Amino acid sequence: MFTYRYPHPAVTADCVVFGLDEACPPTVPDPGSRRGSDTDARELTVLLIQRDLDPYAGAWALPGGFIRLDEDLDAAARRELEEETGVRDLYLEQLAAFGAPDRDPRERVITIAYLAIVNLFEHPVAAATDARNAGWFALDELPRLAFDHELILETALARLRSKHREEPIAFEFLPAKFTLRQVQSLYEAIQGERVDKRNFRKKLLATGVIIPLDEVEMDVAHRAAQLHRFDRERYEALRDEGYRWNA
Amino acid sequence: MFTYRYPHPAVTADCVVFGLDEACPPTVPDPGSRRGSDTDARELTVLLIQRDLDPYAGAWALPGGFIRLDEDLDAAARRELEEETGVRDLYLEQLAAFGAPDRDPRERVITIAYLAIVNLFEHPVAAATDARNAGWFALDELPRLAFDHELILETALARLRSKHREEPIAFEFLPAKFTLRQVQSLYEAIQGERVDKRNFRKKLLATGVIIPLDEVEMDVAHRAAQLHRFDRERYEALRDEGYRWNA
DNA sequence: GCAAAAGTGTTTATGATACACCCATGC
DNA sequence: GCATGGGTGTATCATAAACACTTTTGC
Repeated sequence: MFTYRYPHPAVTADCVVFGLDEACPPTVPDPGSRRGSDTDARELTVLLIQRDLDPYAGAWALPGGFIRLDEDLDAAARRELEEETGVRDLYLEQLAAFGAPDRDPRERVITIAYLAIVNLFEHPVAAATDARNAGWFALDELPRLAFDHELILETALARLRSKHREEPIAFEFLPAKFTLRQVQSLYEAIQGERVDKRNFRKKLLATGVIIPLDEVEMDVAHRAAQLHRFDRERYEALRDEGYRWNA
Repeated sequence: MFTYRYPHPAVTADCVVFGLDEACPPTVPDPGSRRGSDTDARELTVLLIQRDLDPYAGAWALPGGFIRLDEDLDAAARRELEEETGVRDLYLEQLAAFGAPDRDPRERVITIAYLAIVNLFEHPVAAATDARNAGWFALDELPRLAFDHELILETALARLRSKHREEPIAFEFLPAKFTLRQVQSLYEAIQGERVDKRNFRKKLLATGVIIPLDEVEMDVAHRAAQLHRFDRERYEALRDEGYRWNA
């Protein structure tokens, strides 16, 4: 038992983990798969877990849990995420604290929410997740969520969109070598609107941080696209000189 | 005494309150004041309190304190701010949670930090603050701060600048009726660089949300400037249609 | 040869920047 | 009348937007 002179709230770290579905237009062979790829509309997805225990037993919720007293907030977020879903090594940034007094029926619980992005191309094992009771949901097919997790998720989505306009966060979703088409589909998935291919490519290449490689994608049923990489060092150098990414 | 089955951290809400110095080029008479106003360089300032108690007794710190168990996070921030400084009725938004395990020597303390802006034109009484031990500091004349409050302050300043580029947050510092010169000085104070007067005014008026009034400022020792107001409703309507403020 | 997606340029419109002088007022 | 800040316009440049066809590859 732990005793204090003043009342203390419980504090959790919860994660809103975004991924992309249709995650396998592979840069490595993938024989036998029969993706029609007639449409390349990718979709943002979110990682949820199904709760075992009350409150909200059986309901879906954001992965997360109580922080330990000797642990940093983001370490707690990563630890809980891995324990509950098996997902690790991903982009993670703090989103906001949620602390309405009655948001948990058990006791006062303050949640530090994190926004995370998992690269399902390079961690395909994560796509399934280790956990029986975890799953990916498209944003327009979400189940009802426990606690105020719908509010947290909406906040995370708004932040993802806003952040995406100001920083090249899109590449967190993509493999190290990607096609411009993938970038464009991702932009369209995040912003929810289509863009002109020629203008998009022109602007992207004009930044100078997207480097064309002497390689093309493999095993596609049509002309193979050239691969590119994101030059993060160069981007950060430019940014520190005052350059502003704008998508 | 309060007892729990698992350890709980303490949680505080602390505020980084920004203001503007040289706060009295008045829209109402101010006889007897002898402001040279030879320069109109305004400066961002921050509201700090001097701690009575250990740890860090005597050091300056951000105003704030422990949240109550039945109180919303932002309500706690407002309450503590008013208790400690007398400042109320101000713009307030959540900044981030700070929770390094050893940031407070007493026990594990997680701080939900808030970014606040006080309008010293319309709440001039707040300029002094009710509290003996509170004071405004220019950003380049800060004392050493308690805990990790320097980190929090830096984070707040970065957020203020970034937010200022994306939303018309500047008007939180200004009175309902302001001159374009005031807006420009404020922009320069926040962004730390000078801008061209003609281009600035052109762009500001082109937004359609800055409305010229049939009034001029009073009691200035030179030609009086026209007053304007910010049409917040119109701004919000435009924004909801997809318009993006950009400073 | 056909289906599917890759790749490519020009024109136009819009917004950003650079730049200097006269005006109104208080003293 | 002079000092102080208020107020104004145009030309240039850079970026964004609109727009459609040819090429490559696998089947």
